Amino acid sequence: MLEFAILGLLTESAMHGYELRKELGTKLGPIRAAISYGTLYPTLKRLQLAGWIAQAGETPATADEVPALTSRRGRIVYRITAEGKERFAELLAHAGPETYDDAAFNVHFAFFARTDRATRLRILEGRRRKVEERREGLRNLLARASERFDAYTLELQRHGLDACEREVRWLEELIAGERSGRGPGRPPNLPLSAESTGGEQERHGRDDLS
Amino acid sequence: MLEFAILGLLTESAMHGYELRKELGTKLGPIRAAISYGTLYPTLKRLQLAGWIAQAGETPATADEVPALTSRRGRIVYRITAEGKERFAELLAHAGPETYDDAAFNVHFAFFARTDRATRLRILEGRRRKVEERREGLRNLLARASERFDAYTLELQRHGLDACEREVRWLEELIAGERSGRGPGRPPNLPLSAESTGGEQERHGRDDLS
DNA sequence: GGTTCGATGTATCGGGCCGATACATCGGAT
DNA sequence: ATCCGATGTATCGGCCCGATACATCGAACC
Repeated sequence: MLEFAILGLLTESAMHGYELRKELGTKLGPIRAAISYGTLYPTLKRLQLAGWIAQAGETPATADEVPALTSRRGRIVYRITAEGKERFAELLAHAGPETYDDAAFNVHFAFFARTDRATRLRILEGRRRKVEERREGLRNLLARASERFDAYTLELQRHGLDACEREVRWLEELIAGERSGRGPGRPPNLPLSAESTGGEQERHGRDDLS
Repeated sequence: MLEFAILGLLTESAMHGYELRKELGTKLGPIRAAISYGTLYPTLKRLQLAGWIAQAGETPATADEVPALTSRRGRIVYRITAEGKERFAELLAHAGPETYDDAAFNVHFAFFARTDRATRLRILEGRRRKVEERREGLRNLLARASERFDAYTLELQRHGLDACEREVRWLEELIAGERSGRGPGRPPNLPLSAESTGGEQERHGRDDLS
C-alpha cells in the first residue's frame, strides 16, 4: 500500500523522505493526512533492499553538482529503478480482494491516470461490490433488531449506511463515466448557468501503458 | 480502542471470544466489519493479564450448572472485573487527541449512551474541529494548484472534501441535539405522515456516572 | 451407520502502520 | 551571538490485520 504509493511518486520524480511524505499527504489527501515516519523510513529501507528504489544525488559535498533547490546536507534522495518500474506496473494492474479495502482502493484511485480503462473498471466494480455488501449488512441490522440498540448506536449505524449509499452512487457515476469514455468528469451538478465551457474534463492521454 | 470496545461489551454481559467478535461487528457496524482474531485473542489475553477481565463459567464438565444456551466445549467465557469497570469508566470520560481519529471516535460514539452530556459534547466538538482542519486542508489544495493534479486525483480530493463537509454538518446536528437536550434523534426528514409514534427517542436514563 | 460439511470456537505468526521520541542542521529573527 | 522553528533522518514499542492451523458439534446426505 505505502510501497505502491512511494513507487508511484518516485516514478514522477526523485525525492528524499521528507518531501515524499509531503507529496504523499497531498496526493492521498483525503485518506491519511500524513504518513508516519515510523512507517516511511523502514519502508524505504525495504524497497531499497528489494531493489525497487536506489539512492541518488548524494550531494557529496566535494562535488559541485547542480545544487537541487534548497540546501544540501545529509539528505538522501531516492530514485526508482528499472525493476521498480516493473514492480509498479504490476501493482498498478493487479486487483485482488485487498485492493477493495478503504485505504488500498483510494491509493489505487489516486494513480488511475496511469492505468488502462479495463483495470479501472475492474477495480471500481470490485469496490462497489464490497461497499454494497457492507450496505446490505447495515440495512439488515437496521431493519431487524432496531430495538436492541440505544439511540446513539442506531445513529452511528444510520450514518454508516448513509455513507455506504453515497459511495455506491459515486462509484456508479464513475463507472458510467468510464464506460462512456468520459473519465472522472463533473458533468452533472454544475450549479447554474450554461454547460458551455466544457463538460469535457481535461483529456489525459495514454489510456494504456506497459 | 479494541480494549475499550471489549470492556464496553462485557459490561453488558459475559461472553466468549467468538460471540464478542460478532457483537463487535454489529455494535461497531459501520467502522470495521469484523475484528480479526489475530487482534482479539491477544487483546483478551492482555486484558486478563491487566486484571480488567477474568474467565468465568468454565463449564467444568463435571458440574451440572445451567448449560448456557448452546453446547459447551472448550469455550472460554469472559466477564469484566470491578477494576475493569473502573477502567472502562476512565476510558469513557477521557478525551485526548487520539479520541478524534476516525476509528477511535466511532467507537466512543457507539458507547455514548453510557456517557454524560458534557463528555459527549467535548468529544463531538473535538472531532468536529479535527474534521474541519482536514476540510480546510483539502479546500486549500483544491483552490491553488489544481493544475498540478490529474483528473482522477482531483476527483479523489473533491470526494474527500465532500465527505468532510457532510461529516461536519452531521456533527453540528448532533451537537445542537446535545445542547438542546434532545439526544441523537431524527426529528428532521421523517419522510411522510405524522410525527405521532414518538419523535421522542428512547430516553436512556443516567446522564452521569462515576 | 458412516461420512462429509459448514458453523462454531481458540490460537499463533509475520508484517504493516502508527505515535512518541531522539538527534542533528540550516536559515533567519531577536 | 544566540535562540528557534522548519527541515531532515531514524528507531522503538505496540496495535491491528490477514493467513493459517487446529478441533468439535450438528445436521444432512448416502
